[in-house]
Amino acid sequence: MILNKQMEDKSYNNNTRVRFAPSPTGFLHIGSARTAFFNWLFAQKSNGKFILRIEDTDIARHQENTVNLIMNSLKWLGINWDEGPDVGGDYGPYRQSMRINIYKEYAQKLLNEKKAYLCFCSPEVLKKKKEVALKADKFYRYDRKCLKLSRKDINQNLNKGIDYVIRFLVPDNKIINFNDTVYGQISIDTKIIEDFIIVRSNGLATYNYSAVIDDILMKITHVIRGEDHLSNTPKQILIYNALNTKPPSFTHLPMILGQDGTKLSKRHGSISIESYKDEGFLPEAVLNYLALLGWSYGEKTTIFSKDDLIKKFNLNSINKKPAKFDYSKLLWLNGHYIRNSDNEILKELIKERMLKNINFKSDDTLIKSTENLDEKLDKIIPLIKERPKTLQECDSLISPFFFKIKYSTEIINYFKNKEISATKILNGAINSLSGPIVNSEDIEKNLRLLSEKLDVSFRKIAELIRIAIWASKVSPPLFGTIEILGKELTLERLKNYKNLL
RNA sequence: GGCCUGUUCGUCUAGUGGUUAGGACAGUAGGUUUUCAACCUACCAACAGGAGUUCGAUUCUCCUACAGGCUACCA
Repeated sequence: MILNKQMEDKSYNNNTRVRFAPSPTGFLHIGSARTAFFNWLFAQKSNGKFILRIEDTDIARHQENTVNLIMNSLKWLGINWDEGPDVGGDYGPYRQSMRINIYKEYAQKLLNEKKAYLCFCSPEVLKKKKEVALKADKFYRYDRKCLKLSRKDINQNLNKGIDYVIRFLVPDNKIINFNDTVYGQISIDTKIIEDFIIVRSNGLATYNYSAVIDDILMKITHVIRGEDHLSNTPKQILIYNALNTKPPSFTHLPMILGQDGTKLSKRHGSISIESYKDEGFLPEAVLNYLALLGWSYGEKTTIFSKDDLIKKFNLNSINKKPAKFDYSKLLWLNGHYIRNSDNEILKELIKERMLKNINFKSDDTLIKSTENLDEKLDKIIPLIKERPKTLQECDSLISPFFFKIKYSTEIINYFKNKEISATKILNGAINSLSGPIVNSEDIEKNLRLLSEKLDVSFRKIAELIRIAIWASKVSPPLFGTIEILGKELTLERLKNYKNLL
């Protein structure tokens, strides 16, 4: 075991270069975030470089603003890159749309070496051939019609201006072997791989080709990506071979699925990192949860800080089984991280959300005093921090301190048919809270006295006061709440509620 | 259709040729408590199925089933 670890540590060296290569078709997907994170962790652990590359070869699908969206989400998670479109680096540019000529150059090289050829077959014709084959339950693969074209035919076609693509010539009768860190030894016979297109008729490279060119030129040593790319790997290895370069090490990560076992998508709930941020998740919790999907350490550890993960993370202990995304475990983890957050940090996060969501100047449901927001939050946060699972829940736990409360009909009628005399208790409470009160201990003492005096259980009294001052059956600890609310506001709410009865 | 990959409690996972198959989340019950949480205790709950190898298989092999991926001028 120890020996293993040492051997493995040897393979880490600071020449390690990994990359995260998202396609900017939308926000940062939770599954992509894990891929990015595992790459990042491996780079940190190896003292290597983490590269961000934008795979925007498909102009039709890519949207410019999503590049920033993705970068912002990565930054929010604390996943920083050593080289990338914004920070540059020695192997740029880091956007495929800016590397078109590079792909062309290498395609020409392959063409010259007869490792690739021009194909003039139209997509319509090919589609038809494919349909026919599939209908007959036959295996389909491109028939290499254009490989047989003579120089003369080719020139004629070119002169006529017929659209063409460049296809990679897949060698016959070869077995591609590679060793995946997670899935082990994989062998594929080239007879099932067709001569795939590497440059489209519009001159742009396709994924399986451009990714390899970039990985070669960017000196990527370890490719860590989703399991959906496992089947693409043999094709890519073919290109490494054709260019006489050594393929990197491959690690494919098991997929993240929705609760029903299908691909994680919008109907399963939030899938973008952005929405987790908005819902009030902490990046630490999200990363911790993501790390637990497909990877584990030892037998009993679940909570990992980022530093822990850098120390303990290990590609060899990634498992093969696809994982279903469990929102409730993430919630639990987030609650854990909120509870254990530093109060100052929590305050800043909460403040940021408050300031973003409300307009203090014009909101007329606001209670006058927000000028000493910091001071108030300093008191409120220790009172509530054990409760919320998200920052969003913090917002609502805190809001009655700052906003006017509204009694629902359920709350107004709550004591209607109960045997206690709400009015009497409220009067008593108003009375006993009107005296000199310093802190929550005094408040509790006075209310316990009231309980004795009226011969009503303390629980009942607390319930009634809670409902009166919070318009809810649930509140932060009552006495602390009253203390922070202040005598004036507390009495006002008690009276208001009494008048509604 | 072809090829690749996978299958341990509901979920994430640990683990082994002989274990009462361990932990965490969720769930249930109880305790604590001014409510809700938090916290503590207990409970619930799994080796997909079938052959084979073996004294013995959850563990090794094969088959089946199911699931996922690839099979695009998407990435």
